Amino acid sequence: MVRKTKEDASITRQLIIDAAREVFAVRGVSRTTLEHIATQAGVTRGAVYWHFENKIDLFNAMREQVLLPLIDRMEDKQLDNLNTDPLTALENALKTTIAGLETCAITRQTYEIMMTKCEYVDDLSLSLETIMLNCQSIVEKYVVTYTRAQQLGLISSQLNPAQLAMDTHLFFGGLLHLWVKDFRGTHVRANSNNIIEAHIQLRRRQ
Amino acid sequence: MVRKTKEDASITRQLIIDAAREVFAVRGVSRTTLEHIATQAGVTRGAVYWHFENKIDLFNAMREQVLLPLIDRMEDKQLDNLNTDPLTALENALKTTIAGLETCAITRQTYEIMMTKCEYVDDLSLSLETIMLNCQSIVEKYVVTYTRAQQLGLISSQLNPAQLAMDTHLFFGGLLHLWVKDFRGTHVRANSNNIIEAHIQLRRRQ
DNA sequence: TTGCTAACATTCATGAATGTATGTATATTA
DNA sequence: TAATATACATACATTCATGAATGTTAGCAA
Repeated sequence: MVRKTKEDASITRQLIIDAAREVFAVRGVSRTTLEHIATQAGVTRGAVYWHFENKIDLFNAMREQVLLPLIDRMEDKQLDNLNTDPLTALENALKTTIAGLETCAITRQTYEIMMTKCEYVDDLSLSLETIMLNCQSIVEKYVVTYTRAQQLGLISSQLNPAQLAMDTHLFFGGLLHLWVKDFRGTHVRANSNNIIEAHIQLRRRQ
Repeated sequence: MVRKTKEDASITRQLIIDAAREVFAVRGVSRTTLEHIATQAGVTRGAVYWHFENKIDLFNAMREQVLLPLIDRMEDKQLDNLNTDPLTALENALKTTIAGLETCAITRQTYEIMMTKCEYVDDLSLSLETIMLNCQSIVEKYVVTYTRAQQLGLISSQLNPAQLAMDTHLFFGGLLHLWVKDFRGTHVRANSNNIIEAHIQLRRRQ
C-alpha cells in the first residue's frame, strides 16, 4: 500500500524506526537486516531505503529520538530547581531517570541496544564519541549542584565538588549499565532507589 | 605449513586467539570473519575450524583467557591482606586493576571488545550472564571489606557495608566503562587514581 | 487532463560468509 | 613398518545480505 500524503509518509517513517528498535533489541544491530526491519514494520526494503540511507542512518535516527530529549530533560528541569535542596534535587533527578527506564519500553530498549547490542566501530564509533561529549555537560551540572550544596552547608567543606561530581557520574553510569544488564531484576532493578539514596546520603554532613 | 606435534598445535591455537583479539578490537566481533582472523594469524580457515567450533567458541576462549585469571586475582590476593587497613587494601586493589589495563594491551583490548565491540544476543548473551555472576562474588568481597573497616572504626557506624559495597561496585563498573571509552585519555584515563582515592576517602571517618 | 513526482514495491546482480567435505603431509602407535 | 590419527590446507555448495535498477500507483500542480 502506497502512502500518499506527507503525513502518511512520516507515519511510515516512524513505523520503520519503531520496528528497527524492536528487532535491534532482539537480534542485535549487526545481525539485523533491513529485510527484518521492513517485515516487522509491514513494508518492504524499498520503503526503508526511501526514508533512510542505510542501517547506520536508521540507527542514528532511532538513537537521537530517545537520547536528545532525555539529555535536555536531565539538564534543564530538575537540577535547577532552587526551591528544594540541591542534594535532594539531584537524588530525584537520578531516580526519575531510572523510573523513565521502568515505565517507558522505548527508552529501555534503546538503552539496551546502545549498551549491549551494538558494536562501536567504523561509522558507529562516532556515535560513541557523541555520547561521551554529552556526558561532559552532565558532569558540569553535577559540579554546580555540589558547589551549591557546599555553599548551603549541606556537605562538608572538606569535600571537592568536582571529585564528588565525577564519583556520582561514574556511579550512575555503572548503575545504568547494571540496571540494563540485570534483566532478571533480582539485584539492581529491585532496589535502585535505595542505592541512589545511599549514594546521596553518603555525601550529606552527618 | 602444517604444525606437527601437540605443542606446535597449541602454539597455533594461541596464535589464532591472539589474532582474533586484534581483529575483533578493530572490526568488532560481528563484522569479523574467520577469514580475517585466519589471515591475521597466518593460517587458513581450516586451522581455525580445527581448533574451534565457530566464532562464538573462539570468542569465549579469548574472553576466558583474560577474565578468569583476573577475577581470581581480584578475589584472592589483595583484599585479604590483613596487614594493611581494609580501605587502603581496597583502594590498591582498584588501582591495580586499572594499572593492569594501562600496562597490558591484551587485557585492554579484551575489555574494549567486551564493552563496546560485541553484541550480547543469542549464544553470546550467556557470556553476559556469566560476567554478571562473577560480579556478585566481587560485591560480596567488598561487603566483607567494609564490614571489617567498620569493626576497626575506620568508617562511621552509621554506614551500611552492603550499601557501600554496591556503591563501590557501581562506581568501579562505571569507571571501567568510561576508562575504556575515553580512548582520547583526556578525562578519565588521565586521573583515575585520583578518582579512586576520592571515592575511598569519602568513606573514611573524618 | 496531463504531466510530474513522491512514495513506495519488485526484481536482479553481485559479493560475501559459512560450514562442510575432501586432500595431504606428518607424527604416533601397534 | 603398516595403519591410523593429528593438524592443518583447499575446494565447494549454499545461503544470505546488500544496493541499485526498475516498475507501479496515487496525489498534486498547472
